[in-house]
Amino acid sequence: MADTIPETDTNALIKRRREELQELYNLNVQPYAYSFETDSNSKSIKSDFEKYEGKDVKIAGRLMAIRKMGKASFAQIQDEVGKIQIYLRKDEIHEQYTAFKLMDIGDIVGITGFVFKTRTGEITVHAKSLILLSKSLRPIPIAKEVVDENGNKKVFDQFADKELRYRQRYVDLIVNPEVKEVFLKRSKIISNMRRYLDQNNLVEVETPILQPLYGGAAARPFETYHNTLDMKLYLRIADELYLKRLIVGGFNGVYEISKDFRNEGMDKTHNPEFTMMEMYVAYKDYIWMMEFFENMIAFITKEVFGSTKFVIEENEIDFSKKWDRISMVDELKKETGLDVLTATNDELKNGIKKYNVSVEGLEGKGKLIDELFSVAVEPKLVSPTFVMDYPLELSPLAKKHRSKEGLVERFEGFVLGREICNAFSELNDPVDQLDRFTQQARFKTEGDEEAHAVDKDFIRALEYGMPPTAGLGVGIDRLVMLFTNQPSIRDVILFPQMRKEA
RNA sequence: GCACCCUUAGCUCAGUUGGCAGAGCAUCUGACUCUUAAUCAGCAGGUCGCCGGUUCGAGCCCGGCAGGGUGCACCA
Repeated sequence: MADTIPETDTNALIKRRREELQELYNLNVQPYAYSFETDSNSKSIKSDFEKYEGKDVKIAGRLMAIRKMGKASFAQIQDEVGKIQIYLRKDEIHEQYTAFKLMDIGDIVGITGFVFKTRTGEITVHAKSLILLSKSLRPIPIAKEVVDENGNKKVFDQFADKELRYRQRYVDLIVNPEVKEVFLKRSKIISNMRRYLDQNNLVEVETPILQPLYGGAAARPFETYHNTLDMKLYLRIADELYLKRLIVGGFNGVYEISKDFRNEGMDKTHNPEFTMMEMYVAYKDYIWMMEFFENMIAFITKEVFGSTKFVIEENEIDFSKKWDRISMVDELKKETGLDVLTATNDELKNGIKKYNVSVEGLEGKGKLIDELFSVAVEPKLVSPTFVMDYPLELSPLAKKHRSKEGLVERFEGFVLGREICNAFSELNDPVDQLDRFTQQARFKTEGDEEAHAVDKDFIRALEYGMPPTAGLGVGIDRLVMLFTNQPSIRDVILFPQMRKEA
């Protein structure tokens, strides 16, 4: 135990708390307890007050407000599920009251006491004992709130500095309860997705994050190095090529939920590491996958939110309905008058320019079509919509369309103009796949840094024979943003990437 | 990567034409045994992000740097 406490910080508030810590030691109070058994929490006491009234409870939490009135005090503690008021009297808890006077907002305490209602009607725990479980040496930002007669909460001086909130998420979580709500929702979305996939007999697997060759998407990778193997390794940009190897190996359905890494720009929809769900199912095609995805989203929304209906940015969205299905090429013709399959690159560029968007740096017909689509059509896809059948050169891992020349069997799901999934009938023809890789390799030598490399082992796997397969990828962070109505990916990632602190 | 905006007490924010650095909450001292943005009385709290320049004098004007935010570009 510390006899004297070394000073490490000059902040007056912290200095004061260190002095209090010393005073607590002097009073023989152990300021960092080993355990404390609770038997209830703030939420259940409030929701089942009739059951709890007059009964003893053991609760623990962080002191969030202290109102001292001489020889009696009210305080508020926050546990994992909410806040509750406690009432303390010096003539009942004696020397513990002396110790209490050395406690601060932010300290973690354990209380034993009985439940009652104050004169003004607030459910409160009348403490018979209050012990310190952890002394807080650093002051938390104090936000005060008042609830008006309509039950609306008004918060004063809310901890608002975005930088501090992201860097010190632990503080953000303590003082901004709605932040914790978002991450609880995120957790439920993922666990229910997993449950749905498991129920449909898909096997959860884990594939390498460290890869000698990256692939499965168009993106620039992070590079790292293995000392013993003396080789460069890449952090994966997608799970796709390994998961399809497992379909070759005889799994009928596999999925993986984990991080991918892309060494690219950051903004409100991009974090360098992000969570993907990818799944592959043998003997199915993209038509089957559309229905599977619809059902999965309906299941998740119902389980997590209790409803398939959402109001997001004033738009009503119902995930119980079948999604609209539109053809990319038909929709572009309807919207721009261009038949993109026969149009020249200049015609496509002119089409894009009509939307006041620069065509600088756009090379290749596929990228031009993609850009035209994203400016002309995507913003209009408010209600859930599958966009079907993409140009072949954009999709080197998707199977050629069974009837439409120049297209592949691929769909992307859009809600509120945002892409939330990407799927195709997987290319299982090794000869065609090698051709596509070879074409990508040519793009790469022509300067497209994001083009695929030739993955010879993947070709070898396909040569052994892969059944017809449907594949799907879902960006989990963006899905959570949509369902929780958060404007930035940083608000759905607990510890978003930041520059090093100054 | 480019453009614009922001950075003042632990937190939330004012700060006039360039002239002694301000408030509320939190902290501290005192009073108070049903308070709840507790109240009342008092005290204290600052490298104005950092470095340089202009000026008799800079939180304020100029330049650079750092961190953050927003938009664009790139992407999922």
